[in-house]
Amino acid sequence: MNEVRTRFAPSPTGFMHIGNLRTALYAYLFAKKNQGRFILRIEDTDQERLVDNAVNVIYNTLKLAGLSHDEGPDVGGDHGPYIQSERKAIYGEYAGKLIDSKHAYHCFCTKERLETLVDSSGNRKYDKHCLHLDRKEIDAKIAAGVPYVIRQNVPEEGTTGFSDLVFGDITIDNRELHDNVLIKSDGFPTYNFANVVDDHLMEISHVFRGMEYLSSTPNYNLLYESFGWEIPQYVHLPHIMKDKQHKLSKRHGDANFEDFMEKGFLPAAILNYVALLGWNPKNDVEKFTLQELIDSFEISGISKSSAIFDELKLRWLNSQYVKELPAQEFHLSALKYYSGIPAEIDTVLLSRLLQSRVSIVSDIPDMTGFINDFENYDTSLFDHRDSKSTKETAKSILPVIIAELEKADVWDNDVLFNIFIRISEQSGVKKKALLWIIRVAITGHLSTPGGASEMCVLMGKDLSVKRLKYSLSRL
RNA sequence: GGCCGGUUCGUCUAGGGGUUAGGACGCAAGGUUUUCAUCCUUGAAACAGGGGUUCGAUUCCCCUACCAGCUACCA
Repeated sequence: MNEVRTRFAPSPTGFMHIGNLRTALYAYLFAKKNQGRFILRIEDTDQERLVDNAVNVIYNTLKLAGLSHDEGPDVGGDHGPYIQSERKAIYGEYAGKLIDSKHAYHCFCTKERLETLVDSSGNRKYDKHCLHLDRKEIDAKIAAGVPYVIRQNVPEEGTTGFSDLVFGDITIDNRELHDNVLIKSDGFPTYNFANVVDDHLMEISHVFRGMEYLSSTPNYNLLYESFGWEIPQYVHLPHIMKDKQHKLSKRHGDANFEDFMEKGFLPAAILNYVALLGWNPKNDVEKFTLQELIDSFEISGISKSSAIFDELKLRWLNSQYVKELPAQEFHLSALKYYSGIPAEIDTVLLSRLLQSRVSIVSDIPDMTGFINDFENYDTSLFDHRDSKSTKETAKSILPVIIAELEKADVWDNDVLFNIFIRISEQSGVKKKALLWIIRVAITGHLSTPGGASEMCVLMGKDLSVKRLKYSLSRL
């Protein structure tokens, strides 16, 4: 069996779409699983859609995701160049071969003529009008500078079948096939041509791509046959959807990798989640490192139906990764959300409290709001049924708490907690109610990244006492 | 419109001629916990519809519906 070679072939048209990332991931996993090579090829044949810097976005994303390619424009390889715009002459040469063997032909039809070919239902199929031009006419038109394209000459009868590793065998009537443009009038190849030539020349064994190419695959097979080339294995992938009707689209700004990174999701979590959209490992495991994904990846686990992207589940998965982060690493990534926090707050302690409580780091501002936003809280927070706390209890017990805390000379969690327990026992105020009151009186928030004593330690003695007094004054 | 593909809890999915149709997220309830979160337990929640084939169909076949894709000098 030949070496497994897969490729990721994005167009540099902007950000890295999540669907594209998954395609890259599957191609990478399959290559690595089979000791093969993963190749990056840039498909920039549409000169009108090029976006500055988009190639760098692709490099960066692959790097962040940990999908390192063995060959590509930046790392080289034996099958270059890996940027299609640098391969223009190659496509011209191969198109020439197809013309010689009558599998392709020059077409000089104008846009206006093409318009006349539209049928009643709005479809247009080229009528092979230029197929029968003779050599002299063609040469004359070319010499005269008449713009032309090169079209594939598909058979008018029979059927063309292909086999897909996900979707199985599919056969299409050749009458459904169009004489696709292979070389555009600007001399650049279309995707339809370039992908066939490049996949062959780069010795790609397995072609991973979105299922939108399913319908044009017969055309590609015909091309391979015209050249006498071996046809690669196809692995068409179902789409990732935003909802039942809509594919994940770049327009919403929430569908690309960079945005998720920006929101604070971990690349490993994004990759892990995306791997599970449309593929399953045939067991109940949901958390995978990249290496574990490589080890368990099987094409037979890829599903045929599209999947809706669920950010909530991604959040859950991300929280699993956050919990496992080394404390320093979490602290480092949390740091950028601490800008408004006063210097006297121990942010290392804060990070420790937050780590087990956030799903993504960008949750931090919400969870630390109590640090700067305290005074205007609603005092009805003291009324809490589950902990049996009431405003009245708060009013009567707060002075005791304040007095005890002012006396405290050691300010750590255990000491404070024991003081609270003692107050509870002596006053008859239930532990749960007491702790609720203290926590609310110090933070003014319903939800905080820790319990009463932890919040006291975090805020420090002076601030804690000051806040308790302030809270008492409002009751 | 034509062609191609798809359809299991709200979502991601397992399964497959006879199952209490399994798991995960989310949701609900209870428990542990120093609030919240974590963690644990429990619960509600699905085979698109109709015809066949069969002793038996969610599973196989056909039709319909619905969804998506293609039908470009975009990829």
